[in-house]
Amino acid sequence: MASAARRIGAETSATRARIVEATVELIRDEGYAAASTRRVAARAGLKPSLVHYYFPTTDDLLLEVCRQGAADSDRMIEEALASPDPVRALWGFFVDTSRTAMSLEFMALANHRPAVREKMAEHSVAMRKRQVEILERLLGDRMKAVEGFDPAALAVVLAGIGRCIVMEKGLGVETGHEQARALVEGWLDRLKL
Amino acid sequence: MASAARRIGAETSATRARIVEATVELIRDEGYAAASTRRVAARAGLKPSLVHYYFPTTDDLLLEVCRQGAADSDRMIEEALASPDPVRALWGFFVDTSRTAMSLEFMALANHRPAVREKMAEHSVAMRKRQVEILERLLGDRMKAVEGFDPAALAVVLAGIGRCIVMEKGLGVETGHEQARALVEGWLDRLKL
Amino acid sequence: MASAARRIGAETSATRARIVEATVELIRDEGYAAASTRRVAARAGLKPSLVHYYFPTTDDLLLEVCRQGAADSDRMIEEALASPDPVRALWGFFVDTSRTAMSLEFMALANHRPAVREKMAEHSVAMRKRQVEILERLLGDRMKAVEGFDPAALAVVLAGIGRCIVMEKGLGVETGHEQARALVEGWLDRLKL
Amino acid sequence: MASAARRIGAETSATRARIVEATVELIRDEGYAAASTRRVAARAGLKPSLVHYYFPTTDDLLLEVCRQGAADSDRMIEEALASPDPVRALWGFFVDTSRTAMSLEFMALANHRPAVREKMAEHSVAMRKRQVEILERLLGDRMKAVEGFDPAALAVVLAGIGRCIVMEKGLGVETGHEQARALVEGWLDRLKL
DNA sequence: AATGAATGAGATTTCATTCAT
DNA sequence: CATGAATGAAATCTCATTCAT
Repeated sequence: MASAARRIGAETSATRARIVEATVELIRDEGYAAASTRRVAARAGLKPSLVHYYFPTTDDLLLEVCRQGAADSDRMIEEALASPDPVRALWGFFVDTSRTAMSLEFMALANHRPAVREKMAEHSVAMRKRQVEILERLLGDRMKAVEGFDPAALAVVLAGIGRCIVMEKGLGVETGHEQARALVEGWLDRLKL
Repeated sequence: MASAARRIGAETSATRARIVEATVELIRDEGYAAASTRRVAARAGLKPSLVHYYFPTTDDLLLEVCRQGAADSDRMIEEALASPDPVRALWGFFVDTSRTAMSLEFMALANHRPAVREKMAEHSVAMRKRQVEILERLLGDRMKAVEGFDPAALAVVLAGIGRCIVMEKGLGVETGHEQARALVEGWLDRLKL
Repeated sequence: MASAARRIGAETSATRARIVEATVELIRDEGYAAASTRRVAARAGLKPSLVHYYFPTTDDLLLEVCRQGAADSDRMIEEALASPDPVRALWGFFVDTSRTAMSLEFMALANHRPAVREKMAEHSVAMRKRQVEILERLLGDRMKAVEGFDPAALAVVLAGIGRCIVMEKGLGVETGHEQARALVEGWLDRLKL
Repeated sequence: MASAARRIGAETSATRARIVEATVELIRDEGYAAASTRRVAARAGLKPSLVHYYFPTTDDLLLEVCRQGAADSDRMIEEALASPDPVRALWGFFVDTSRTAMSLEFMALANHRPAVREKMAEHSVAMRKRQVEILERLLGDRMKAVEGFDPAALAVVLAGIGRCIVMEKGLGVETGHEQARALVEGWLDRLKL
């Protein structure tokens, strides 16, 4: 709404896309701290000033990456929720290493960038709400009956355990992961009937 | 005879302690990226060079903070596991905001600092093992009977859900937290009998 | 298409040239250790950051100076070898104080900078080869006949004695120089016939 | 004469010797620029302050190393000049890699340290004089007769060619060395008869 | 005889950003 | 649409030296 006037580089531009892509790669490979104007430019094979031409401030760039990441997540979640076994697909989404690692980077980044924090918070809430809404429709009262779960709790539980597994794996730690996965799979089995 | 020239600042030193303390505060308040020589020195009311006198490299400083944080965690976990209701106390440990937020900062930091990563990985494994060991002794077969849980899974589940709640709270997101907490409390109740 | 982002400062730039020139002066006057970003900038009347704009690393700057010095040497040697009395001109080249002093600085520098070492080594070999080649063509068998010399030996001898004289002169030592010069002049006389 | 009051650490001290030795090693291995208080202390397994205790300033330390190096050279030269084939032994001295490399380091250092420069100059003159003196006595007029050489010129020639060979070898360059060595050996053969 | 503490200076490098063209 | 030039700030680290004990 407000930002239309600020963005100088055309919305649709191969160069612009290349910059965003380079930023994503850098964050994925070396962490968000590596996403500096210079490094991004180098990775994209462009001059640093060109990055600033498209994204006047670093916040602008990071927000754009964040926005695209959020859109990707949304798309993946919709796909998951529309699949034959939505709950299991959701679980798959949360233990997807590359995507979740990226999302963790952005959570760390949110600590230092108010703009990113705001975007992340807003998106997290929306995502969670959407999940709860669908889970509610899909599973109804069956949940309580089976496990004492309810849709909201299930959403948090899957996200929490999934992220924990991914985060620790990134650290090289896997103790207890197998058992935790088995436990979750058990729940999913029972929820499916 | 003398091991000489290894660590320059004495282990026991008010100044040294002040530096570590200032670093912890900075990381807690502004994220690990704020832990620069200058900022730490300013916060501790010291000259930047003095920080380097005690901690020749930034890695040295961060590792020391990491080490102390790990020691604190160990102490808290032992306390929890020795309490009248160990499982609930463990859960309390995982949803303790300030401590877990700090631990998440270090996990993010681990991405950029191999030395920190190694320490974190090592400590995570040890911590998890210790928890599983105690949970096993405390709960025995009761677990399987009640919930299909087993000690290792329980340790991962509590850590994952706890961290998720703390992380999201830091972001200002609380959707579903109440329900998730209730769910966990329900498990803990049943495990206690 | 564009090779992009490699060298940031344009090849042709008054500022760039000024930086290189200032560096050469500093090294000539105070030794290579004086060639720090700050000093160079001060000498060139520029801000330190600008030096890093044109030469991202100190190696880049020193290599450029080294490269220009090598090019100068090449030019001078070609001139010498094309002169009416090439061998004597070559000898003149080796006892040219300012140039040889500079070259000695770079040899010292080569000890600490692999990049410089490589460049120096490469250039030394090429220079020596070129000299030998020309001396061979110019003097042919006359050498052996006269002195037991051969082109390669002559090149080393002239370089060695020349550098020794320049180096010691820089130290304020001149003992034996006159006699050594006379000896070399004698050789050159006999080689000329 | 003057310096007695300045030196605080005892002249005869294992620690003092260890410091000097560590400095020599550092210069030999990494160049004179590596000979900082800290590095020396680390190499010697001592605390930095102890280095300053024995050598109040860096100049004091470097001068001491320079002095010992000069004394070593003197001893070696005397040995050479007293040997059955003094001229050839002298030549051996000049192409001795480790010693000459060290001496070249000190010549580079002399550019930055007036105190070292003075000492080096003084010692160079004395050394050259001594060589000339002995060569004169040993070879007398035979020199002129044979090669047009004279003792002073011979001293410079051997030093220059020897140092050139060592310096270039340090750079990885050896083009023409063999021929130059053969040439010198030829001279030495003829001087011996 | 030795050492811990402290400090000011400076080296190297990276960064985000601005501006003029 | 794009870029070269420039800059101030800051991060990390090393150094020589002083001082009090």
